[in-house]
Amino acid sequence: MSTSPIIVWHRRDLRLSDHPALHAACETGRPVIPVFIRDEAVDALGAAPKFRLGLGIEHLAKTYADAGSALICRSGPALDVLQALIRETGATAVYWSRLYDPVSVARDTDIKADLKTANVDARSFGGHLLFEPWDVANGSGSFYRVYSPYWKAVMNRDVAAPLPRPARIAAPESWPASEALGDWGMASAMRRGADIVRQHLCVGEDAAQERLAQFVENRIGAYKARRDFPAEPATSHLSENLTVGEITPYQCWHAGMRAREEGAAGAEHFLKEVVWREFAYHLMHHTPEILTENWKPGWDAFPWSEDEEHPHVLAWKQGRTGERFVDTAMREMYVTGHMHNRARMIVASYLTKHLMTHWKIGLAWFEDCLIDWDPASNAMGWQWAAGSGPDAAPYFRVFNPATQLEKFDPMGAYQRRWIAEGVATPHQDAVSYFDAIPKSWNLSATDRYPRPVVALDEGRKRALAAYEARTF
DNA sequence: CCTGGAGTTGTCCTA
DNA sequence: TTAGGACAACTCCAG
Repeated sequence: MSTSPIIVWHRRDLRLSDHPALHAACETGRPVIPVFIRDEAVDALGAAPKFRLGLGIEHLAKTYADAGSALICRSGPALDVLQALIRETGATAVYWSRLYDPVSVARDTDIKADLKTANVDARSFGGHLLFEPWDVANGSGSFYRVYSPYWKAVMNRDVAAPLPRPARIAAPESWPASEALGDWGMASAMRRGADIVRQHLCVGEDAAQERLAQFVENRIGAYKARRDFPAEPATSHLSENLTVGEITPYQCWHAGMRAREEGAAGAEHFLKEVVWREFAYHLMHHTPEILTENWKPGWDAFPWSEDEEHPHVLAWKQGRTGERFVDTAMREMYVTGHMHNRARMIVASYLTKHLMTHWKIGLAWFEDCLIDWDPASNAMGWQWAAGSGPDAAPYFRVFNPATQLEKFDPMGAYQRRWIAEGVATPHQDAVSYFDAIPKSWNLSATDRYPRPVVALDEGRKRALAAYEARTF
């Protein structure tokens, strides 16, 4: 019986509880060597996601230390690092949690093959998703392209109960060397904004569990009714933790199910949102081109602007379009790394329709700014808003940001929190925006609030006319 | 193979 | 002031 160490390779699973790979490793009783590898994929992350990942790794390292273990941090191509660790420690197994984006899949497939060739027991486990993307199929044996039937297909499935945190994580006789996480510069691309964004974050699995508990205790009942009002603390904000795996969809699912059984009115909607994330992964697995190409190829002919330097694009990024809902939301994202779901739809509709700008430009900016960035959800959301995606909004559904503001921010609380210009005593968060943005933007809270860069009716008409004139 | 209902999130105009 | 219908046509999906 082997007593050699098992390497547990962490990626976007920064937790000890409900972790099938770690659980399986600990069950063997063999020494466990947890490792995080800063490889090309990590270096390629956007500024905010990379910053957030760094905070999560730091926290995970503390959690392991508290448990009498240690997280080993190394840089380099993942296979090289794993092979080096195997040589140094005598490990004969590497366990990890599966990822589903095409870059990770290609890397992990190669690594698994190479390790197996070297007689290393390389195993991937679930944990990131409730339903493996290939385990959900419609009556024709194909993947789902529409959400509602997908939901119907999975809503009554048994979902495994979350696994406990391992009672004991056996340490190796000696620990391999670890790099200092502080040397990795995970926050460097954030420049001025890091300290400000940090104040709005909720890092680590214990904090995530507490967040879920609070949501179920206080908010889930009113979730359906209140979730569309961005000024209200109605949503769970768990996307931040889900994307780095500080909490699992299993834990969310079972908490939501318990609330539903206890009669919480909004619980089913919460469960549906958890499953939207699953659906995004389902789509990304079956059609990975959703990340980079129009999912409906006919949209290739649509006359979107791809000029990233256009003044309208800059105004959109800066929250200076003159449309208060759009500007409010863009600033919320810059300062907190988060944007309310309804606001995401509105800023995306505005960019792709009123400003006739390609969704790829918006997708890339979100990828740089969102603390809860997720490859599958981001791509699905942008293509949905643009009209080019699966299950997309009908072309005539063009959000009017002014109407939306009246409907969903009737008291003006959302915009007051984020817009300082023209306000005698602006909200602290509205002022902090100007401390977070690059100085090169040359913006000040005492500037005049801008006029709309496009008239809403003209922008709408132009987008609809472009669609009418389509050749696809 | 055919049939028919349905499709996350809206807006605008008219009566 | 407000409620209802138009706004396209198509694909998806289950039966």
